[in-house]
Amino acid sequence: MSGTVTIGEAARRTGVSAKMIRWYEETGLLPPAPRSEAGYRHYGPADLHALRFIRRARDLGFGVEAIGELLALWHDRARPSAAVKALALAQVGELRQRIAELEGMARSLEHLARTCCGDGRPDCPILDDLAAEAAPPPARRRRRLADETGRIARDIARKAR
Amino acid sequence: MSGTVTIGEAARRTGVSAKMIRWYEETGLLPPAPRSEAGYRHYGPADLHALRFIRRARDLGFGVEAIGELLALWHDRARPSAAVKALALAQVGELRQRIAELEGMARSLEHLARTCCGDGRPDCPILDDLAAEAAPPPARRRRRLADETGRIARDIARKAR
DNA sequence: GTGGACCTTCCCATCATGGGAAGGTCAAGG
DNA sequence: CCTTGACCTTCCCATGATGGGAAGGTCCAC
Repeated sequence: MSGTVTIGEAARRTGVSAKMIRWYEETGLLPPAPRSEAGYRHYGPADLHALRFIRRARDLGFGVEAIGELLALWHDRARPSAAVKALALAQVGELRQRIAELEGMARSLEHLARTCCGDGRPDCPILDDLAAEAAPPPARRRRRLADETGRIARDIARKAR
Repeated sequence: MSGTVTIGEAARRTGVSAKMIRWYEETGLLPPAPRSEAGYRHYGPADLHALRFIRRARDLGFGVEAIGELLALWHDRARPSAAVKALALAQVGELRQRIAELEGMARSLEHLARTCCGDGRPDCPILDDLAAEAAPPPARRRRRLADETGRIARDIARKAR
């Protein structure tokens, strides 16, 4: 087992917690690690490399599903870069959408806060706004832009073969 | 029971789903609704008003805890508007922080995508970046800016009494 | 009196992450 | 050899806000 490390050491060296490493294995993002006789997982240099890859992707906001696709493309030496680019741009789109939502909230709140004098008196335009009778709203809808784009990325990879 | 509506009607009129109304009651954000003999919850105009208040706050990105504080301030006719403003500004701060995080991710990804030609060839700067050996990173830390600011808002409310 | 729309509670899933318990393993030092 | 402490294992539970669905009771209009 020379050249391999335990899960704790792998966590320290990659910035992915031991809990998450086990979880990635459990959910199939990573293949099961080889075990010592006592049942301890052991990780070699290639495994550490994959863990750092995952961590970097995670820091860029990719979800596990997308990370799985990225890993597959990484291991596929014949992948078309267009497939990777499609995933990246889909992720950018999702990020931009979430940013736009948050930006809208922040702007509304900033506007409200600007109109509130913020002293000891009870009059408060912020609460007045929250309590305003609004038109019966059509509820909110969301999600799953990524599913579609993941399919597109897979199509690109398939067509290129 | 005239003037009161069932949970489904309340959901329709306020844009808060029946599931969430029950959940708000269960977690103490709302007081238990009065029941009919058969156990059906019934909601009057004031309840609908509160539900719309919650929905509006939710749409501005407030968490349940903050919404609870806002509701308390709403019902406290002697509240200082400064307390409300503090909560609103804390929420703006949280939103701005999350926006900054997402913005950083989006910018990095956009840069990577720009350097990737995105054709049928396998060379891909995006994957190269993800796979790059990075300095052993100090892991991520987050959260709890709101706890602190919630305390500040409560301090303001207390001092004003 | 029946059908269908509605209500109730209870359980489960999400997504990525952490906390903690109970128990086994390993290495170093006495 | 034995203890100690650091480490590993699995298993369960929690998060926040939301939805899905099952099993069963209720209401109302026809």
